Amino acid sequence: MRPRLPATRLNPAAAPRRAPTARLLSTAAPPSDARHLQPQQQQQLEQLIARGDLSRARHLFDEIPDPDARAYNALIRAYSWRGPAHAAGALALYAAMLRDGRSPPNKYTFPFVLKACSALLDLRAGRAIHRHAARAGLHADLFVSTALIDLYMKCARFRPANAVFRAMPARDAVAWNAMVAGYALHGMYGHALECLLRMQEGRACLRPNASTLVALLPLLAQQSALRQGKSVHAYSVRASLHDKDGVLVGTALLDMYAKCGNLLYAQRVFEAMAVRNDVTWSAIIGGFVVCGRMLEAFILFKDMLAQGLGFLSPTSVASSLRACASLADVRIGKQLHVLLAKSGLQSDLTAGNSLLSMYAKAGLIDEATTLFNDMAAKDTVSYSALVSGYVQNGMADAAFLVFRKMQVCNVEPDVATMVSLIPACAHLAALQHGKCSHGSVIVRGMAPETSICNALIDMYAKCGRIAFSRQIFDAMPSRDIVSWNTMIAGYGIHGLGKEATALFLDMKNHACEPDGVTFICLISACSHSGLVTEGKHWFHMMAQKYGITPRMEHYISMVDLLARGGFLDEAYQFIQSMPMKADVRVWGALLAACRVHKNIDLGKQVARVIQKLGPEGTGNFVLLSNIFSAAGRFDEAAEVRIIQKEKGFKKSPGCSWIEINGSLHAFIGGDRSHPRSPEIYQELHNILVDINKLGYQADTSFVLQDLEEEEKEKALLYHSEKLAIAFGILTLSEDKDIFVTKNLRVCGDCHTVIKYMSLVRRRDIIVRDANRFHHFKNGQCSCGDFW
DNA sequence: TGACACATTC
Repeated sequence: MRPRLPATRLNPAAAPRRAPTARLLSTAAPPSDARHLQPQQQQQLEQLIARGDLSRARHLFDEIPDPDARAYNALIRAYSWRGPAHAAGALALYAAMLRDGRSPPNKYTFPFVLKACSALLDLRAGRAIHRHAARAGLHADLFVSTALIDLYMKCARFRPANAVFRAMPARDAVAWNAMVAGYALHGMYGHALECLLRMQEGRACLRPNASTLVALLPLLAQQSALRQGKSVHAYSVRASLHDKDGVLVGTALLDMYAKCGNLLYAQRVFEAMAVRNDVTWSAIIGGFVVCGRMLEAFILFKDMLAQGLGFLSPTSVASSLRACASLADVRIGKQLHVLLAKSGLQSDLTAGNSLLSMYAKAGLIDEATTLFNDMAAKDTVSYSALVSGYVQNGMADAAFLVFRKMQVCNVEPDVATMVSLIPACAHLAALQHGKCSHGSVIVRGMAPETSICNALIDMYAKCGRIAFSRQIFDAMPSRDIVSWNTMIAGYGIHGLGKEATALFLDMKNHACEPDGVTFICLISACSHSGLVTEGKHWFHMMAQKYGITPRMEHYISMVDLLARGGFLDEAYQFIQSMPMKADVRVWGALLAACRVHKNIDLGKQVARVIQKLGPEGTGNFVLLSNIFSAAGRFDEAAEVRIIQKEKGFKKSPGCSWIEINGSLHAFIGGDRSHPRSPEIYQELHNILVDINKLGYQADTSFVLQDLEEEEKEKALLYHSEKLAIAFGILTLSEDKDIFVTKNLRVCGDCHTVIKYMSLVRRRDIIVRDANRFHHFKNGQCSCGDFW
């Protein structure tokens, strides 16, 4: 019950001189049907709303003992204009209005509550309100119908939207615009254009106005339809169409130009605008970021700040943070963090997410985690940013934990989440996790998405199921260049060079032009299959026939191809003939081959070059030290390891893992932490006895340290891949393949022993090392001993 | 009474 009515309303005679107007009105109308507020209360309410002081307006409203429809409408309207954050308030007020029952919603109520439903994408509430409006006989009202169309279109319910549109007795430009904008929102180019033409024809005969263009331009931007965009621009000039001060049309135009890659025009429109607001600034800064011109984006951002903080918005900061992430400039990123904190924008979800993503991409994963934990509200983007951060920083298991947490917290993953998560399965070669992710992708209807399929192709290839990869590739509704490249690379790591080549040749049947990456994948596929002649052929064709200038990555692949194939001198010559200075990675490829082919002399020579260049990363230090060890020069090997330590490069310890019934078991060399270690070591010992009988001898040149021969043999025997395989032999039934993943390249002695293991234990053993797959069967390996 | 431009995760 509401508080008692003031005495003046019920008893006019009691206070005749104090509020004559109010008394007159309240006595003139019976309180049950046509009730009115005291005019000053209504006026005060509207003033507070106009000032944007919603909380005081609400307070005042709650004080009103007997609010009428006008008061309800004013507040509902104010809430519905404040976006999703306040839309729920509008719906709650509408519900109160219905409960109250004394002032039923009228034709001024419905458009605003429907707008609130649109903001929340609340289709259920929207349908209910549609029924209420129909009961009140107002569903064909111009404003109500337009709001209904807007709601149904935003929720992608095209049929009901069309039904409402057709049932309208008369339509104005706003109604037509709702249709155009709805189709534009969902990227339905054809439908939007058809609507646009129909509104100008025949009986309707309405000219597009500024709002039509503002709805249409983002669609053209999304389609990169520069030509149509230009003609819209021309039309707006010819028809001198612009909104009040030209901000909306101007902003939409410059955004369209930027997204179509025409920054010059975007800048011209920006310069010519008489009035700019925060959205305008965001659009121009974002435009430079989208076109990859990060430094200029920063300059614009500074220009904006130079005019005060008035234009600063979460959106412009978000774009700038993306620029920081892409330039890997944490210093500026941290400055932006401070700016956000100072200006009170840090609580904004978009800004917070950008900040989180910037830290994650920069590898500052602890900062990202802290920020994530401190965020008051988290959405799908927040979780996805963290998942992707963990995966990019090699913390695949942590990424799965975040994904689990996401599900516990009822946050729905989207395409971006899954595209980040699936590579984590690939990284761990966790087939069960991968299949699970594949399942959830199907359930959520994301399976036809190109980016999802690309991730799945890569995942199945890296988990050893190249046939699954191909199935997904063949079933894709549409493929992009990444799909082709991923599939070719998948064949490559499986040593299926012929299949890779066949797929490459098939590209032109599907009107798909190879790019630089295609050739990297193709040449390295040839390299893994020992197809040296073919690889050389494609390298030459790349420049001659396809006009692609080789990059450093192509030279790396070529050196790898030649050297791995045993043509070490030719590889050396090839490096000498390069038009650019070979970097460490090129020499590293040659060094790795020197080790495989045991060419100590050339190895030493290459090692000197690498030392001069400064061996970046861990790989070359390890190789260098291995070369010296293999030559018996342990002092020098030790020296390299000391330098490596001094420079702060940690050699990641060799680690192998195997997935049994969906759980991962990881081993490092000499590891005894596994609960079944005694059995594992016993099994390894038994295997050693068996294979010694077949003539196996440990190749101790693969041991790094200067140990006694017998010690070396032990060090070799307990390499992580051998432990993982022995565990697999013990736990998996005989019909199952043993699938082991190693973070580094498999060592030569292990390679020999695993061949023997496949023979004496009659098991198919698949090892995925850092470079490729090895399928061991009947004492043979699919890599043909070149890896 | 009504529409409408910018942005974060891949």
